[in-house]
Amino acid sequence: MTSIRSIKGTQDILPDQSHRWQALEAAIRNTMGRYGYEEIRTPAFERTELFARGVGEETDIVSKEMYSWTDQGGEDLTLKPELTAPVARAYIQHNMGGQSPTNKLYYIDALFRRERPQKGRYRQFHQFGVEAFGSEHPEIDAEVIALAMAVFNGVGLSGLSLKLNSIGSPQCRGDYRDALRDFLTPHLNNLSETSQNRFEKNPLRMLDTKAPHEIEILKDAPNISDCWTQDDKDHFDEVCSLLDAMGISYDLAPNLVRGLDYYTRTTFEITSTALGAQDAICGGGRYDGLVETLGGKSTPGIGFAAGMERILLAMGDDTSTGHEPHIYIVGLGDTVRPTVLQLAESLRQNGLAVAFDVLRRSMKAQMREANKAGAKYAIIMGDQELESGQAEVKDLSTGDQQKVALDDLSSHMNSLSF
RNA sequence: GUGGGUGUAGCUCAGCUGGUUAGAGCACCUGGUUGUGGCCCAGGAGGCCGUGGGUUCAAGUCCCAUCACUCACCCCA
Repeated sequence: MTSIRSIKGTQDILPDQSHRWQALEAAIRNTMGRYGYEEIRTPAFERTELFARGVGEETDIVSKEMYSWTDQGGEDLTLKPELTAPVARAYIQHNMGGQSPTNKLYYIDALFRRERPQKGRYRQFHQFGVEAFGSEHPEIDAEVIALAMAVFNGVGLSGLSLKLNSIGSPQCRGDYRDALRDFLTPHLNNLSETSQNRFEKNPLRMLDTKAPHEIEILKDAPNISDCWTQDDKDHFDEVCSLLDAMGISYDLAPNLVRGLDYYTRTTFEITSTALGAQDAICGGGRYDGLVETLGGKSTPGIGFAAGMERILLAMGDDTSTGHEPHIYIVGLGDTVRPTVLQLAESLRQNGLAVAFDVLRRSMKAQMREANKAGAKYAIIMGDQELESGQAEVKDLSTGDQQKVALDDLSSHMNSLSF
């Protein structure tokens, strides 16, 4: 009988790692609270159509990476591969815009994409992110970017770089698409098959190419900023100056076009030098057309998503072991067992972390365990202690040991410092 | 979907040009202390050498296939 393994690209988060996740999640929630963002949770799966419409049929996500199936009732469903579309769907469905002119939402969630796994890329992975609806003004762009940086700085990430661009309004994108096509038409025969494909369907994404000879060709390509409307330019300039005012440094990245269809104007990406080929820990931008595309009232919005696995990778290993018991109760013999349990329970109810042996092992083994677990104190309970009414309390860091009356034990332990 | 790398103990890895009982360190367990941890010492447990086939007197070692893991491409968090 062969044992069953986890699915490729998924991973178990064992206790030696889960405390790191908890710390990251706590830092995220803390920062979100200070910036005034509230959590939203959406279902693990949605109608496939939501992503087809919201993300775009021609995107890699929709065209080849979704886990989709038809359920027993004949509905086409998909495990969510990204969260902006589901959050926008919930925003529309619950008329959140009607109850408040702006909504600042965040999430921490698991996503699913069927790609070949590699360092920093998994088939089930986790993102935190925000979606801010209702304002088209640059100050929300700047706040969202500042928020992302605040989380990363808060968990001690360094070696980050923020890349910033604007892909303009839809009108600008149309103009630029034409300009880019005109420029590239003479070079068409020198382009790769995928680039030729994109030439037809989504010319902006050709800027993403990593093929050296294509990068060479694109060096002289028109810049999207050439097609900005005056409003686009004003908007982008103000985002930049607000970031300047907050002391957040960034690099202009004229070729940064996000892959998903819904983006407009501001786009940004944060990369870390601590990662491998998949070095983006955060990507986001403005999506002023998305809500309307999904059937809601025209509503501006901006958000980002950040990869938690990548953040944890970039943070590197820390050596803290998580939760260590304050006290380890060493029980000797059968008769003290009720006393050990009763004592542990009462100390725990007083807020202390208490552990005891459940394998009926020798005293030596129990002491070793107390040490290994990182307990600050050991309480030794045997027949002698039961009879005399005094337990031995040992400070495991100094080795000092003293007798404490059982009646006073609880208050005594509470008075110690941990 | 495509390419590279790697599969030997729970973990990190040795195992030379095929040669007889497959090793180390760490971790784990027991003892050295009739009821006292860390350090030290002694001992122990733990391997169909990823799987299947082939070559050979002989395969962890060579060949083929297959699977898994991993890194990278495409693309993204």
